[in-house]
Amino acid sequence: MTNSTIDRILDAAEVEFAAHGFVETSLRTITTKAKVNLAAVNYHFGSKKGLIQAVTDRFLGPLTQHLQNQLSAYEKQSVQEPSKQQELQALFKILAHSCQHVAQKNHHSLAVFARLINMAYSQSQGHLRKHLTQQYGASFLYFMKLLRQFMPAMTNEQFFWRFHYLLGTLVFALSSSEALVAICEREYQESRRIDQIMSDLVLVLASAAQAPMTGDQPL
Amino acid sequence: MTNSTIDRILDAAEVEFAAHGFVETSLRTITTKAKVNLAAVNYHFGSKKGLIQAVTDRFLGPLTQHLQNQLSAYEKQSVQEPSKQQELQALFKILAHSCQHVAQKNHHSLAVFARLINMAYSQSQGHLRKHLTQQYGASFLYFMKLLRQFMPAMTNEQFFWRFHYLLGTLVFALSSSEALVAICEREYQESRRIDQIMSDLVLVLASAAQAPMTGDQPL
DNA sequence: GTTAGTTTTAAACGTATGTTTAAAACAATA
DNA sequence: TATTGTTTTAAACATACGTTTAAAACTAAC
Repeated sequence: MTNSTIDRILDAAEVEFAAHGFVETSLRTITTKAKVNLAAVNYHFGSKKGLIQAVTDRFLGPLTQHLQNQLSAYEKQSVQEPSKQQELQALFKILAHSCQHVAQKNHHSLAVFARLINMAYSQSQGHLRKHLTQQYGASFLYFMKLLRQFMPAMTNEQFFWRFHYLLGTLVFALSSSEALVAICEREYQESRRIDQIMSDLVLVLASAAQAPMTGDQPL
Repeated sequence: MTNSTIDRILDAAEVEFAAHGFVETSLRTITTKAKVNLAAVNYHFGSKKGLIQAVTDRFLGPLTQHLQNQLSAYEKQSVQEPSKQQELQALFKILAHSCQHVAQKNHHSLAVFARLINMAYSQSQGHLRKHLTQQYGASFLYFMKLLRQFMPAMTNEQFFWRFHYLLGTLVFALSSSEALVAICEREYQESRRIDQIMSDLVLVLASAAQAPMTGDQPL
């Protein structure tokens, strides 16, 4: 049966979570928009936490799988002397592609995903981050490993920080993309599509990754 | 009288907001940690929203003032043919310095500030963003104006997006700095101070700002 | 010392939330 | 059709929250 109770809940939750965040969204608004009884969430997902997890799993599962496939295909392919800039761009392009590919059917899921990562990190005592790294850490470690190759001059610690700066750029851009698109349209009477944002981001990330290193001396 | 009720509330709120976010932090935990009666928040700040605003104003006021001073001093100083990289680094260094200067006495306020910006943007229906831009927008527009000079090849729209990518890098790094520092210490047995993070960020931002532009063709 | 204004306190209020319950409706099977 | 298991429903539950209230404690001026 298409559009079952479970799917309707997931769809509605995705939209509301993306628009108002997890804590600010009540189960009652979700179940109302999904035209489903309030108790359905607890019946099918156990709890609100379970629903949040289900929403993100529905997105992260396919994403990591697609990412892993693309990365291994990239690794297998033979390239003759490409520039570091090209390599980095290719890697980030794969990441962006994977995000877009999975978000194709449901546009909100990308924002939800980004918001989740955002929350997982900016909340210092987050079990969320643990769950994410436990469940999907392998794919991102794979990505980090490939990325690491093109940033060999750094120590592990330096790379760790640099990587998270890049992650932050991506996450913030995606999780606030809705707001930014709205502002931009109002300000410049020009709309920008998500794939334009993505292709722009790829260049920014590649350049940021190649930024010089400080001698770690204080400012 | 030092450490008055108001100050104790602000201090406690700052710590709790930084650690657990605004919605997740209750007035009861704040007033308990501040060793103050529950009703004190509503008496002195009117409401929880008023408290949040007070916490951020205490930080943003001095920050924007310091930023504005430094920027106008920078603008007045004569420089002979500096590189674009140097100019950009100088600008971002001023921004980082201003943040640090204000956060010197209270280390949590920087995280609170970053988290606030983060929330203001990633929450698409945020009155928060409106309040921030109304109150402190001038200083940041000043910063944007100076930054714009060194990114002349872009259209206004392109600059808008590029600017917000950079903002995202900074905001994410700061708002998740506590979590990242903790992870890094556990992982690499090496601690990193906030000024190291800042000086590293300056280089990343300067490089990201100079990233090439796409022809706006889709991915 | 009395008074007027301010601050603090303990208690209660109203509301919104996530969750549970138990009966009802439904679906599938024999 | 009778029976079993699953899903849906309406109602209630328990709790946590921001806020309000009214009395008490405190402070300062006269």
